[in-house]
Amino acid sequence: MAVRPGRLAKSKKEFLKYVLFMGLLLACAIALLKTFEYYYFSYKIKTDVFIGVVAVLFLSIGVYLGFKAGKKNNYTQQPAEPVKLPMEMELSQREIEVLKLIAAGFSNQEIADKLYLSLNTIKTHTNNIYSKLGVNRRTQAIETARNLNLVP
Amino acid sequence: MAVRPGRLAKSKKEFLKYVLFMGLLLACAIALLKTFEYYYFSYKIKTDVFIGVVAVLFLSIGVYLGFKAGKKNNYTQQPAEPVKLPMEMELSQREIEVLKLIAAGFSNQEIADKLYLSLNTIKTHTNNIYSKLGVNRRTQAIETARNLNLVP
DNA sequence: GTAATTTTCATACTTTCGGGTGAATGTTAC
DNA sequence: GTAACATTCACCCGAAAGTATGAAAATTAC
Repeated sequence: MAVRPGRLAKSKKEFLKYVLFMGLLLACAIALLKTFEYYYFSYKIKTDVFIGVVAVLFLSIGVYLGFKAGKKNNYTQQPAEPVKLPMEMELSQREIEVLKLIAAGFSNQEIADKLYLSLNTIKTHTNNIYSKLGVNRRTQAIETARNLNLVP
Repeated sequence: MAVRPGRLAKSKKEFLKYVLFMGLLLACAIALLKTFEYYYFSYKIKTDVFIGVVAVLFLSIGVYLGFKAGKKNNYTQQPAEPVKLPMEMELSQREIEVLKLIAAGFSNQEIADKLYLSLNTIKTHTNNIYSKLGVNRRTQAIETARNLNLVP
């Protein structure tokens, strides 16, 4: 039942479960309400009491829902897909070297200095890395490389 | 200055204030209720409508309170690990949220879209994160955050 | 030696980031 | 009420990163 803020649910199955649960809860609430309404008209319960019960009931529901929504964690980030080497594109020696330095947080210029190469060369390597990994940003490359165990 | 878990058990004085506030809120709600009740009897509003208004009103109050309460304890709930914190600079709720999205490989614009915020706001957050972590690039922030177990 | 690949470097251009400053609002602590 | 902080948003500017295309050495494989 871990509902995420980004989307409403992780999967269709979970979403269905969520909707079903909410529907059931609503149904219960309405049933309770109607029951009370019945007693209200049948036994002349005091209006104050009736309204109070309704108020408390919905206040409780609201607190419950709101609490859950607020607590709902900020684990919003990743698609969290169990990736498995989707491409046969293997990285070359140099590319792996550069990739590790990228993951270590170095800039292209720093990598160039470290490897005694031109900045343009590093840019070429990084772009080739991105192409092979199917990404277009270095942060994505880090994530993908981690999932593929290319970097620690 | 992360989330102060103490709202419910900080000090007696504060607790009293809290109770007082809640009492006042309840009083307001009841006053509103009574007003409605008056109109109810005076103008013969349909019972269903009346009950509906009451329900929605208290549901809203409940959701608001519950959401606030739920968000509060977000911080304390998970790790319970007294890991090293190298600097007293703690990241705020929002900053941690942004940091996780950064580590997941999203661009600032994508993060802004995801959180329904302005790009400028995200930039402010990211710069604050870098300052607090003592870095000056997002890739470095990812590395540092991972070492501090701020992100998986 | 030729072909394929890797590695290297270049230019040009666009987009994104990072850094600085300022500011309005809302919440919380005291 | 005041102080401190969190959150939001804006503008500017320069640096870094990303995109595209081309091409010259070096390496390896046949």
